[in-house]
Amino acid sequence: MMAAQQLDLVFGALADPTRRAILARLAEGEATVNQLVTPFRLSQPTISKHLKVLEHAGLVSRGREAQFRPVRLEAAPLAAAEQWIGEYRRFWEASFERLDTLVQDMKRKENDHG
Amino acid sequence: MMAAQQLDLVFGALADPTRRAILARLAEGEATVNQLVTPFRLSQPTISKHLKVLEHAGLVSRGREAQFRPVRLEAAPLAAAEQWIGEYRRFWEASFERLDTLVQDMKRKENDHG
DNA sequence: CGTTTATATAGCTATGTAGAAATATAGCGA
DNA sequence: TCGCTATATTTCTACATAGCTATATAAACG
Repeated sequence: MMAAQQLDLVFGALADPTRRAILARLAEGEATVNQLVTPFRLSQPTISKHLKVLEHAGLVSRGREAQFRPVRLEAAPLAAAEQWIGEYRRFWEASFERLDTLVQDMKRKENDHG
Repeated sequence: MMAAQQLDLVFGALADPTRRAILARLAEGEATVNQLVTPFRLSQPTISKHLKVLEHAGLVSRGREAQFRPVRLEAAPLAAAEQWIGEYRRFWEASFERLDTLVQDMKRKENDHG
């Protein structure tokens, strides 16, 4: 099992929309810091700080090519996060079933009254 | 799709080990606030504050029975969080494949040298 | 009623974080 | 070497959060 502290870092990193957007961008491939800066109206240091948080959580890794430090997605920690959440699947599936039942009931009543 | 802000709240709530432990406890069934306090060496107000965070994220709901405010797990937001993470599954599966390949390579070399 | 029990709120401290601007570092290219 | 580009670091402000103690509310109980 992943250390609890690692989950703290991963979920903490995912709690920010800018960082989630950075990961989404990286899903399309490696990017330089400036490529990550442009779409957001945020300063370069701010993006660098977000990258440090992501790196600390193990969600990105950095290369080194001349004066560029390309950023790559590292998805492995997401597997652990998904696994943690997955332990609760039966609960939300149960509630969706209840929702289904409710919807069916409503439809049936509609027909009864139609 | 879930609003981005909702994901902020859910991932933010999951980023704390006390809150994850509270959810784990609630997976075994409804609990009162004091029942949630005892296993943690934290004060009751501290737990109440964590419960407020969880409630704000939609991960728990509160009942009202006499002077008790029983806490129930609400797993639905976890489905959205899992779905968000699930978009990246192909990336971690890819890296596990690479790991597999690596392990197989190592085993093969071991045999070559044994 | 007053007392006890369960929970919430207020107020505080310490720490963390998101953002900015300014500056430093590092590599490339003329 | 000089200057340009890419990125990191520093320093600041504003705000959020985890924890505490003390106190307030609210319902049950005697």
